[in-house]
Amino acid sequence: MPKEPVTRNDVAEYAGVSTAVVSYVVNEGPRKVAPDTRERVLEAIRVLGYRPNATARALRMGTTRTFGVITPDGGNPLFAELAKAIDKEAATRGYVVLQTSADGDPEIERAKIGELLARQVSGLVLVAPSADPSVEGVPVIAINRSLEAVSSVRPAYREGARRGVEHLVSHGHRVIGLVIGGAGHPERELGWRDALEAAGLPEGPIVRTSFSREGGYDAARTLLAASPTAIFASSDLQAIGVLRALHEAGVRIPEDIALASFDGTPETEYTWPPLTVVRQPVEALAREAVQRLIDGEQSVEALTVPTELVLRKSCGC
Amino acid sequence: MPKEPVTRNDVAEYAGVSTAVVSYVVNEGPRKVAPDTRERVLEAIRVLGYRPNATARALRMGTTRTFGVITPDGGNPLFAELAKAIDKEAATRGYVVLQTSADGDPEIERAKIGELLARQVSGLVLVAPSADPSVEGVPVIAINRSLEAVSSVRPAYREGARRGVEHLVSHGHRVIGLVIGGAGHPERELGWRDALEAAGLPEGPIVRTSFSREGGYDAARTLLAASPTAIFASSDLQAIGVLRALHEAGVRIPEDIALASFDGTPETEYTWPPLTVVRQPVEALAREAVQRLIDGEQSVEALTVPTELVLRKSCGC
DNA sequence: TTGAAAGCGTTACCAG
DNA sequence: CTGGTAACGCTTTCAA
Repeated sequence: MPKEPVTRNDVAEYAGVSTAVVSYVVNEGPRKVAPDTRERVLEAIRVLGYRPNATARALRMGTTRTFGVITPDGGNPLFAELAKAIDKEAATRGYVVLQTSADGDPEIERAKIGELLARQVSGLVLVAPSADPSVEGVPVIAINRSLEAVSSVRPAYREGARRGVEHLVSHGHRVIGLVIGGAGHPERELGWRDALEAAGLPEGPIVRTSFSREGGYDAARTLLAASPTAIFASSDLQAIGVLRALHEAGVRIPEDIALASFDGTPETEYTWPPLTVVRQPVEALAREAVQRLIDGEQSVEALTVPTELVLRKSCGC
Repeated sequence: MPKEPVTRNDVAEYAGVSTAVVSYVVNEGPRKVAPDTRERVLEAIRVLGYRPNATARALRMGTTRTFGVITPDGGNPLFAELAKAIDKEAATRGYVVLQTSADGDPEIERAKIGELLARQVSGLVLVAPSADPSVEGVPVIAINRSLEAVSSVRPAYREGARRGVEHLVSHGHRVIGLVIGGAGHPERELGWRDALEAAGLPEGPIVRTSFSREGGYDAARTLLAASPTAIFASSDLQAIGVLRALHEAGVRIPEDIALASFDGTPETEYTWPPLTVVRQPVEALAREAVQRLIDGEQSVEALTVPTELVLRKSCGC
C-alpha cells in the first residue's frame, strides 16, 4: 500500500518544533540547534521515516547538485566506462549523476539534453556529442569531441595514434593499414600518417567505416586485399571486428598480421590474442570533466590528456 | 554568461496573458485556448527561450514520469544492454529513465535508491539488486533477481542453462564442466545438473568464482585439471575469461574443449571462436519491467521469460 | 475564453 | 536558540 509521503510539517509537528528547525537539523545549518531539540527532531525523522523531497529543495534552491551525462550509446564499452568513471568522480564530490544515452541520434540527443535541463541539473557532460548543443545558464563540457561553443576534454588522439603506429613500425612493419571511423575524426588518422612519414614509409591502405565491430569486420576483409603486415584500428570495437575477420581468413596474429587499436577498454585484455592498445585516460578525462563543471570553468579551449601505450600480444611483443 | 532563467511569468507578461493560459498552452490542456492567444504564447515562448521547470512541475504534481534504473555495474555489457533496453522501452511510453550504477556495493545501492526516491521517480528498476530494498509508495521491480518483497522479472535461468548443456551433450560430450558465480545463484547450476542427469551422465567438475572475466580465467585454469571436453559458463564475462585461458593453454576450441555460456551479449558474436550462447531475452525483460511499473502491477510473483539458444562455433556446430 | 490565487515541500530571512 | 513566513515555478480550481 503506497504510504502517504511524510513531509517536513509532520516531522515538525511530531517533534514539537517549527519546520525551520527541522530544516536546520537536516541541513546541519545555517543556524545552530540546541542538542536536545536536535535529538527530538532526529528521533521524529526516524520514527516517521521522513525523506526530504529533493524536487522541492531544487525548486527552492535553483540547483540540484546533479550532473547529467549523455553518451551516444550505453552499449559501447568505452562510453560505459567513461560514464562509470564520471559517476564515481562526481560521487566523491557530493554530486549525483543522471546518465542516459542518445542512441547515436542527434534528435534524441537534443531531446535528452532538454529533459536534463528541465530537471535543473547543475551541469552537463556530453560524451562524444554529435552536435554543438544550445544550452544557456548551465555549465557544459564535452568529452572526446571538441566543439565550437563548449569546453571540452579529450585524449591526445593524434599523438596517441602516432605512438601506437610507431610501435608497429618498431616491429619492422612497412605496410600498416588503418581502420578508421567516418568523417569528423581526423586526428587518429593524422597520427597514423605522422608515424609513417617519420619512418619514411609510404602511406598504407585505409578503410573508413563505422565505429563498430561490424565496421571493423567489413573493413578488415577489404583491407586484406592490400596485404598489410599490420593494422591499426581507431577503436577497440573495430579491432575486435578485425580480429574476427583475420581469424576467419586463417591469418595468424601477430605472425602474419599485427594489430593494435585505440581505446583500451577492459575487454581488449581478453581477446585472442590480447590486444596491444593505446589506452584512453578514462579516469583522468572523467576527473577533469567533473572538475571543470564544478569550477564553472568555461574556457572553450580543449584540454588534452595524454594516452598510455599498453603492450600485449597482438603487436608481436 | 549564465542567462537568467525564463519563467512562466515572463512568458505570460510578454504575451499579455496570465500564467494559467501559458500553462494551458504548454500542456495542451486542461482548458482550451483561443487560436490567436495560443499563437501569441507560443511566439513568446520561442522568443524568450522558455523551458518549463520540471522540478516545479514535479513538486506540484507529485510525480515525474521518470523511472530510476540501478545496475550493479555499468561496465558489465549485459547490464549496459538491459539499461539501454529499459531506456528505449520507457521512452516509447513517454517516460524518461535516470540510470546509475551501484558498483556492486550494497551500501551504494541503498544510497542511490534514496537519491532516486528523493527525486520523486515514478518507479524504480533494480537490475540484479544485492538486497531487498525498503521502498514505500513507489513501484519497484527487480530484473534478474527474485526478491522477497518486490515484483521481479527474470530469464528462465534453469531451463535455459539446461538447454545449453543439453546441446553440449548432443555433441557427444560426457564430461561437462561448469563455471558459475558464487552463492545465491542456484538456478543455472540446477539446469546444468538437470541436463547431465537426463543424459545419465555423472556430475561434471564445477568451479565457483566471480561473474567476471578474471573469474572465468582463473576458473578455467582450475578446471583444466579435470580434463573436461566441454565447459558451460554461467555468464559471458566468465566465458571470455575461459576462452583466454584455453587459448593460452593451447587448447583448441571446440575440437579439444567445447564452450557455451549464458547471457548472449553482443560481444560473444566476435570472440574467437564465436560463442554459442543461451541468450537472455533482454528486450522482453525490459518491456515487461516497464510494463509492470506503469501498470503499478505489484504482485510479488516472479515473471519468467524464456531464453533463446544461439548456435555458433564454440560448441562445435 | 481567461484571470486570480491557493498550495505542493523546501529554505532562509526576520523577529522574538 | 527558535518560530513564523515569504518565495521558488508550476497546475488547477473557481470566478469572472
